[in-house]
Amino acid sequence: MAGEPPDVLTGRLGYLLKHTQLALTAAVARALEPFGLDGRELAVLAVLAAEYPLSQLAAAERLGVDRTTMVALVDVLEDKGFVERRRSQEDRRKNIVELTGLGRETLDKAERARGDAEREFLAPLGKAGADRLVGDLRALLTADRRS
Amino acid sequence: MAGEPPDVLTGRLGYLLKHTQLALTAAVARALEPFGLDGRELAVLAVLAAEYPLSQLAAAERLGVDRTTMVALVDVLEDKGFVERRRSQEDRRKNIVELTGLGRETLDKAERARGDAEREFLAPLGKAGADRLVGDLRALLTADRRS
DNA sequence: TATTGTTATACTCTATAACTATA
DNA sequence: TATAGTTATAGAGTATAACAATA
Repeated sequence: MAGEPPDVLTGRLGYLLKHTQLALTAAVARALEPFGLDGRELAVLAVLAAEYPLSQLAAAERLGVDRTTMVALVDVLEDKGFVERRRSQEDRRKNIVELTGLGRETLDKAERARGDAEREFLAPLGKAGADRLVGDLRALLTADRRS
Repeated sequence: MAGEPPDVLTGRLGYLLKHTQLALTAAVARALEPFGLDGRELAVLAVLAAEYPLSQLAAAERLGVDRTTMVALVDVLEDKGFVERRRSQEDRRKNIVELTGLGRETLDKAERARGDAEREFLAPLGKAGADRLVGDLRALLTADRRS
């Protein structure tokens, strides 16, 4: 950003959300750089670790991305050695995507780094303010899904 | 989104910010549809109206976008009849971008519609909660710019 | 030489359509 | 016929490099 944004922009919720997200994405990317992945890829690993076994399509649904997007995402994570595809025995159309040992280790370390980065990002609000913000955002998303 | 996102995602600040922003962008786009522009284009009109005269480059700096991005943005707004380019007399390298009568009218009406849409989006938090969220986001952006 | 606007180009993220293999 | 994965392709949105006009 070149200089301070004018009030006519910082009074817009859309502007605030967009630029807050951009700033956080950059901060998290910096924190995750040593682990060789970004926040989006880490979220994929977290989803795969939380529920097992997941097919590519099931993982894509959890993440809210298209299955064609998931192909590229798994390609990258497989190239990096964090996951492996294997054909499901029960239904040979499905790829089960599972974490490798490296994937599991990286997930643990990177999740700690992400948590630290998020806490630092939210530090200006204080601990209570940070929890409040997260709660508010959750409430908005939940409300939106019902509408 | 296909179904509820799992807790492993809704506990991530990045996920919350991204999807809150997506939901708001969609809500604002719906509200602005009758006026023939989207939230980003409306923000350009608002910046141009707030400070006069602005060259393309100056407007781009206020908005935090590249000058090449600004070219396309002004092209679209000019095609829609909301703004006009004219050469600056003082410095003939510069395009002064000014609102047309239609641009000014549309800005007023669309800004009211945007405000209504944002208030409705934030309604689950109550008036006090909504103000608090906006204040928190402003605080985060200000803090981030200083780091 | 530097700045402003422009064009050409490319890169990221995402989705749609069509293909393959399996069911 | 329908589903899972894949590929090709295209559309936003954005940025970098190079050029013309002007300073």
